[in-house]
Amino acid sequence: MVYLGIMKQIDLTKIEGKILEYIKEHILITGIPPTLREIQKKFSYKAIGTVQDHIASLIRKGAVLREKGKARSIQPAETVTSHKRIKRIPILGQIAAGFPVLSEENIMGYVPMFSEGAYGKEIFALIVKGTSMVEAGIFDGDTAIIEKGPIAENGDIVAVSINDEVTLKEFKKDPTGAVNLIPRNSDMLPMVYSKNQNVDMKIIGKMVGLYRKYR
Amino acid sequence: MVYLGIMKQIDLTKIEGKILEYIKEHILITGIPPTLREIQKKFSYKAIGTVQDHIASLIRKGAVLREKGKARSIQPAETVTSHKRIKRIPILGQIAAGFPVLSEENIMGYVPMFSEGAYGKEIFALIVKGTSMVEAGIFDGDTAIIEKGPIAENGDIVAVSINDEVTLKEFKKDPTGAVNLIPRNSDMLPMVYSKNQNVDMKIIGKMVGLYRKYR
DNA sequence: AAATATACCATAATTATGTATGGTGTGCAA
DNA sequence: TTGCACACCATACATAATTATGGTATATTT
Repeated sequence: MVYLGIMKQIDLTKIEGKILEYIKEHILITGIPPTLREIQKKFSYKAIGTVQDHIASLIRKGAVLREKGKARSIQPAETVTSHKRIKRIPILGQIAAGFPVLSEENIMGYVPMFSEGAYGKEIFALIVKGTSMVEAGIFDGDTAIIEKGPIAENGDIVAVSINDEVTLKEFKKDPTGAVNLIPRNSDMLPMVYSKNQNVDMKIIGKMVGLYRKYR
Repeated sequence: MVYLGIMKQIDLTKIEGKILEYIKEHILITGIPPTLREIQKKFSYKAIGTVQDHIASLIRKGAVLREKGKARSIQPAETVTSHKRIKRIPILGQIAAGFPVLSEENIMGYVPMFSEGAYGKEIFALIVKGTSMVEAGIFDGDTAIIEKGPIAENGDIVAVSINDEVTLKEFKKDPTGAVNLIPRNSDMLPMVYSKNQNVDMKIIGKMVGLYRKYR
């Protein structure tokens, strides 16, 4: 049988589970963990000692971690150990639409993404326009997440700017050193740029993620 | 010309920029924002007033937000949720792989997503296995985000369980009332379920998002 | 019947953190 | 040369938050 009701962690009591949920929710919504008194208020406890007890128990059971004496240091164990944080990736424009300026002033929105160790790398997102990559499962309206940088390997999907137009293509360097930019659509032809050709072609970055929304 | 240097908040001074970087780094590593005194220590300031000044300036310039009186409430403006809340969607298993039990114990990870008003709806994610939806741009290894619920409209992509196997298909009800589950792969045949057929078929939910990671 | 876990209350002390006020010096533009 | 932005210092105080200690009551296990 298929169970889909989200099950509680086995070894926590009902109340401990609820407190853990609240801690997660608080971090999600406010960005910072709650204090003991905030938890106390949420559950209408008259004494703070009650919360102290529950937190102590959650720590004993390994469900949360805390640094002694530090304000707002209560955190769910999973989210701390995995070191995963959510980052908002700015959507800077539309790709393959001849967007001339991509800058902070043109931010159209944000995509949430885990920032896994990639701290410092510049990541942004672009809305895909057109059908040049349909056979790679990249559709019109999808959001492409791009890691900025001029380096690409064969097979990477890259965002390239050619004569002030930005497009998404598969990157391939052939034995002669020429760069092939391949659309993943049988109706379209690859573009080839040999080394000493005088075109303003530049790799903006490579695609590291895709996000699509239905309805 | 195409400018892609994600422009720094133009109006920050060098020191303010460094402090903002430290705040981000601290959040990334410890999970919580730093206190004024932690910033003071990091930059070896002899007076806390110095930090107060810089933070006040960062707030004035809109680079960080802070709640008055709250400990550790300094946060980079971009990562703070003003109206859109980021939710972590649990990945409960793999779809089209005959996964028998989907429960909290089987969580494989999380996908971050904006929960736009849909707070309270049960949303989860499944890793796509197989090629039955390639022509809809859903590939093997992609993460499908599913909103739980038994209702679907024609054209929706749904997660259905049939005899304890969960698969992803396009939903279509034909004039006779029979349910068509259509794989988006020309090599595969649609499944048709007429009203009074004795099969354990159940719609688990409909697909609301897709997430793909490259490399 | 005694020990243990759960779930709460009350109060005081301590330390962590934020707030307020008033300074110094330097460089740059009006 | 006056004013203003910038970068810093010193100190006192207020309040936010954690820590400590010692209770009550109930149900469950040994």
